[in-house]
Amino acid sequence: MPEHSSKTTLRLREFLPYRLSVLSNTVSGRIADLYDREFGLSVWQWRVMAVLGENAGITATQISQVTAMDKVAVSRAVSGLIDSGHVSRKASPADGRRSILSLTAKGKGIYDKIVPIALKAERELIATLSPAEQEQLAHLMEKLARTTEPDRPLW
Amino acid sequence: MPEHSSKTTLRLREFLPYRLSVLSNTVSGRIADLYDREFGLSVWQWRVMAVLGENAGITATQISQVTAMDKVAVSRAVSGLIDSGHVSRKASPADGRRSILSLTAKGKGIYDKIVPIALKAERELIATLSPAEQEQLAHLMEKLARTTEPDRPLW
DNA sequence: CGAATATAGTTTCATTTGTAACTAATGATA
DNA sequence: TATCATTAGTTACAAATGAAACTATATTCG
Repeated sequence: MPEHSSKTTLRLREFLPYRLSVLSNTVSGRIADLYDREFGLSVWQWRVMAVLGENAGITATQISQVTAMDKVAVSRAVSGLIDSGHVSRKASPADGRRSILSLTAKGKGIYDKIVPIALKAERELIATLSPAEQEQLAHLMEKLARTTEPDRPLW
Repeated sequence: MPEHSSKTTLRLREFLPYRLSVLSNTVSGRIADLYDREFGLSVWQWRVMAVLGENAGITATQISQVTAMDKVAVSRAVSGLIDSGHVSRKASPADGRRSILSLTAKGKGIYDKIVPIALKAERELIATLSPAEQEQLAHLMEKLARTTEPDRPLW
């Protein structure tokens, strides 16, 4: 039985922030390769598309809130996506500062292709976990996420 | 009871790679602040110091393997740490290409100060998890890490 | 209404990061 | 031993990122 005592030495390999960072980087790296190689999309561009795929007609600021990207990153991703014809922008009739963003037909086509690929990658990542462990993982991630950003808008 | 069926739609907020990335970034961001504000260290410099604190007298390549940093990042971090007097370098007698790296007295002093701070931050991060959940987390992280990098040296 | 303030989004500039090329030393082999 | 190939680490250049300043529109409040 492990004693319930606090650690006093630090082993990098067991240090949660480090492990999270390494894991996240390898996972994101793989997925980024996937999007990039087949579709020429950056991770951020893909995130924007993912949000627009779920929610057509939202604004850059809303995307920023949902994706935890800062507004500069959203702006850059969107402008790239407009250049490549995946996203269209029209002015908001209600507020001239805002743009209403949507996937174009082309963008929707790619979205529909990527979604199953992304889901498959996710399934492969967690394939070695038992169903119970998969639920644990989801639960723990949610708890940790709540701990780290209690003020995040959930819309 | 949840059906055991594969998802066919993608919700970004439930997509593991995305969640991992956001969580890792917020956690790392906070810790980076900590190191930076009080000690002027970047995350990578701190990682190098952490490894040297555990293992004096190793080489840059070994650090690179242990920390999952690429060699350029290690090189940059080390050169910064040498400039700031936290790390010392001497040529390897066995192999002229290698450098033997160690913490200086100053570096060791800072290391000893940071370790408890880092451990405290880690404890706070997982404070909302029950002991059982904390063990689950460690277990799951390890399993996922093994899945993503089966060829990683563990020394 | 009109000045002051706030918000949406973009642009600019400095810093960081990644990739590739490079130098220096070692190891392998003909 | 002379050549070729590897390895350790650094440097140089290009691309990505973040912070701050900026433009344009909306909102607030006297």
